[in-house]
Amino acid sequence: MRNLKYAILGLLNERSMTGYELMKEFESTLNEFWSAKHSQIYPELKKLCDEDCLVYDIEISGTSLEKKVYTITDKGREEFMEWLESDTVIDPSPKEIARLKIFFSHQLSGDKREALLNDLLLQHQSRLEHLLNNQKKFNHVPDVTQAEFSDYLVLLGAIMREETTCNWLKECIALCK
Amino acid sequence: MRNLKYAILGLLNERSMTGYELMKEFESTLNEFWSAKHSQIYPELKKLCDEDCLVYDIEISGTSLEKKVYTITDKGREEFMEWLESDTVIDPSPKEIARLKIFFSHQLSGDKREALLNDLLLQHQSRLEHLLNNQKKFNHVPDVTQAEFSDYLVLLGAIMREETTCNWLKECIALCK
DNA sequence: ATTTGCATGTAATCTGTTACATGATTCA
DNA sequence: TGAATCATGTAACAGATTACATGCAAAT
Repeated sequence: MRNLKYAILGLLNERSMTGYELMKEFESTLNEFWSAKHSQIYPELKKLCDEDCLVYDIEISGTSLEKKVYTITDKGREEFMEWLESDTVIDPSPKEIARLKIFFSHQLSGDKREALLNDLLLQHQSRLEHLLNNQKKFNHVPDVTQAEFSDYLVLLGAIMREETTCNWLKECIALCK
Repeated sequence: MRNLKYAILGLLNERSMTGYELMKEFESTLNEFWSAKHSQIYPELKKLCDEDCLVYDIEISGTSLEKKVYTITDKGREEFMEWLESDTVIDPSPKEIARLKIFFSHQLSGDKREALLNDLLLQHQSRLEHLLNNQKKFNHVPDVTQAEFSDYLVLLGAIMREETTCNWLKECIALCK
């Protein structure tokens, strides 16, 4: 499926970046729906250059530190747009260890089941708070044509997802009583 | 992490089954939070036998078709309970191609962006209907001590998740107008 | 001076999917 | 008798993580 390829092309279609900067994007902005470690990014960048989807310039930081700044090519842009416009089949439900444990939770004592649910709830509440903090950075809904508008949409989706997970866990705790 | 190991042990801790039956469980009941193909299940069963977590009896169907019915051992049960009772760190947000596309959707024309969102909404609505159908099989909330109660909890979680995804996509469509 | 962050890469391993491969049973 | 389902396995490949490995730059 080469999804990492398209994630990288999409990011570089907005601005040229180094592998390190791409990594930071995956750690921050894209974190709620995609991720990639540097050990996966660097080989993929190499491959994309071989495929003529990217080119790079070397910049020097300080006296000798080399940075490779990657830029998307016409071919890369074409392939990216083709992917973006192609039909999308929604992903199968993701694997979640937490739900797997809840599925087996009748094999736990009542106390331990409750402890599991409470612990999961705390973790999701903390994640939700973090997302709500990010949302504060948007003072208003960005204009529909801006890249920030898309950022806003996916952040909203992440917030709604976490809220629902919290509500579900609360409902589970209530039903167990 | 060996999560497939524990998913299999958990299922076999409820009743002895063949690899084929386990596969069917992953396709049906567990489908909303875990999955595994037969090509992954059979080697894992072999490994779990080597580790003395499982044993199997051969049953004959008809005149010659051999079925291996796997049963959990004390060691398997111990390791499963240890896993079930251990601390659970919630999974990082799952990768979703659909959200990745929405993140880049400002690079599409207004029409194509709307088409993307509408298409995704239809697919999630269809998945939601399917889940609501499954819920109908529960005439009432099962007793808290029964295995069916845990089934009910995870089904409820899946329903709430799909409902929220649908609501989010509707909100995205509304904001684009 | 030392630590943290910037910056790039490879190797080994694990997890999971698709394809290859075979054969029996059941139902229409 | 043919198709769908039951039943079990392996091989090749793709995707992703952890660990290995190196070195510069900036801040304390």
